[in-house]
Amino acid sequence: MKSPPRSQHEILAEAKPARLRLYNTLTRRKEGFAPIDPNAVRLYVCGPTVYDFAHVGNARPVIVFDVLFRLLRHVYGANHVTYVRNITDVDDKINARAERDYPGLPLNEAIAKVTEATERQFREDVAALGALPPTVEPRATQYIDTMRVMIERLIARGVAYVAEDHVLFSPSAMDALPWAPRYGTLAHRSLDEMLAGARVDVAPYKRDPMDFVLWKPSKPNEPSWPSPAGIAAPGRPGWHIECSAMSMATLLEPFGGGLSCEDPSRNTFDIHGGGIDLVFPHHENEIAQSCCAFHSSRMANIWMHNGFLQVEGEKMSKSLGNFVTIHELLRAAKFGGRKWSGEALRLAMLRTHYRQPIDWTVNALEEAEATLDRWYESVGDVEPGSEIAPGVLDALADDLNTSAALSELHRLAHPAVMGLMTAGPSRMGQMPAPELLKTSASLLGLLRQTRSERQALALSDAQIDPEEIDVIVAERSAARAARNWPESDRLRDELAALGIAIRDNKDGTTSWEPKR
RNA sequence: GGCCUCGUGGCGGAGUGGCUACGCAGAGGACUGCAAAUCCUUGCACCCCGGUUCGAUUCCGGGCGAGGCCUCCA
Repeated sequence: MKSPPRSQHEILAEAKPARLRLYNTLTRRKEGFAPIDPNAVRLYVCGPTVYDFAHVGNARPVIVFDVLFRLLRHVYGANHVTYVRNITDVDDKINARAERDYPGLPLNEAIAKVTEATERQFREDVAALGALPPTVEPRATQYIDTMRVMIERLIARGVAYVAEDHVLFSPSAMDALPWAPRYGTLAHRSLDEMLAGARVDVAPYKRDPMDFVLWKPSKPNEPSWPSPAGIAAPGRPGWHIECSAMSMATLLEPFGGGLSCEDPSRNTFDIHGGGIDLVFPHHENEIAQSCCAFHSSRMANIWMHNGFLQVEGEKMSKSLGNFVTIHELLRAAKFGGRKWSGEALRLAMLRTHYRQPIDWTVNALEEAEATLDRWYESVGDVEPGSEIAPGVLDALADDLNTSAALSELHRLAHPAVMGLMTAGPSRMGQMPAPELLKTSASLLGLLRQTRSERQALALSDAQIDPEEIDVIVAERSAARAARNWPESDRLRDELAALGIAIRDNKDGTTSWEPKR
């Protein structure tokens, strides 16, 4: 009955070679994606700074790049993709948080409490969103030595300097390094333009307003590490250097590049991602640091940025009181009077193309849960197979067009298609429709449970006792058999009040399930 | 002030130089004791003004409007 298993490469080749096209912020165009080494595709995404609960805005890159990770694994093989998402655990916001929450504790202990708790919560949240764990999750504090060596090299190369125990990177000095890209390449701005637009007070120790901090001194109680050569006082790294160091250590060194390698061709990885707000200055500065330190003209070939998120039409901020954390969404009935599944949040996010701005609304979650109900009903408890519907693959291969991919899933889930295809293979695919839907959806990280699991979860969330429901349903069936309509309707209302929807046909009640 | 993105039907949201997105909601029908669920059918669009074109929602220019970045931020 089942077609023999085929390799992902075979499937892809048959389904017209869906060459992966990705929008590159560097060139502002969609480009065909060609990995440097198809056996080692390398992706880096800026992860959280662990000082507070992750909010729905943080969920967007997690979900978007998880879909990319799944797609890359599908195309190049699960063992041929390295996805790095860092955890920034040294940052002034963390220090402030630690002082506020644990006033009695020594700062270092307080910081450890904050970062450990936040990181644990983050892992729980992203797991609930159905995100695969990244291949590597480096923590910044594990790479301080690397950062220091990098900084010393940047000083030696003349693009960084020491001033008042700080080390500053000097973008204008990059011109002296023939291989280095022009500063502003990613943001598409010239230094002059940036200067003209700058409206910040410039720290007195900066030679130039555009210079940014690589290293700064720590007060006695603040976290500190030995400083780069030339600075006696201990200090801590600036923000931008962390990602340069971690991406180098995880995506260049293990593949033959890195600090000790002067071969420029080995010091580029494939894709770097993050939120669009990171384009400048964070990613621009990463490029400057990495290219100058590792003798490369390109830190990453493709730069991908997800659009921003608003909440019910407004910018999310604590002052507006519309701050939505993933944690609350999944566990508290704070939004729309109920708990939501991480899967619904994922689906609601994927309705919109990742580069578009997105408006997060409760209504979108309601629609997403309803859609998931219908899809789960279609797939039942089937196991996923190996075949992805060509339309879904094509859509995702075109710069992660998740909207179009979801449209294909709707098509697959259509009863007519379901009916046709359960009879056997059809032109829409080799596998029966439920399996095809399930497997295709899994590329988007959707429909990972079985229908039974989803229902059991809904019952336990709503604290419903199935046996109690069965009794009422039986009573109602008896009333209907006796043509006692008032009693029958009363019992139906009673069930509705318990959060149960029933399904009838002319022969009686066929099923019941928790209302969503 | 500088840089950038966006403007599609009641709502959400893809896409395209000439033909259906898709989903939700709405309307009509089937089914039902009545409903719900489900199925069938169906109405509704491309911000404004110019230009290019046989033809533009799609390309170009201008306008208006919304949003983002330049400062911590996904």
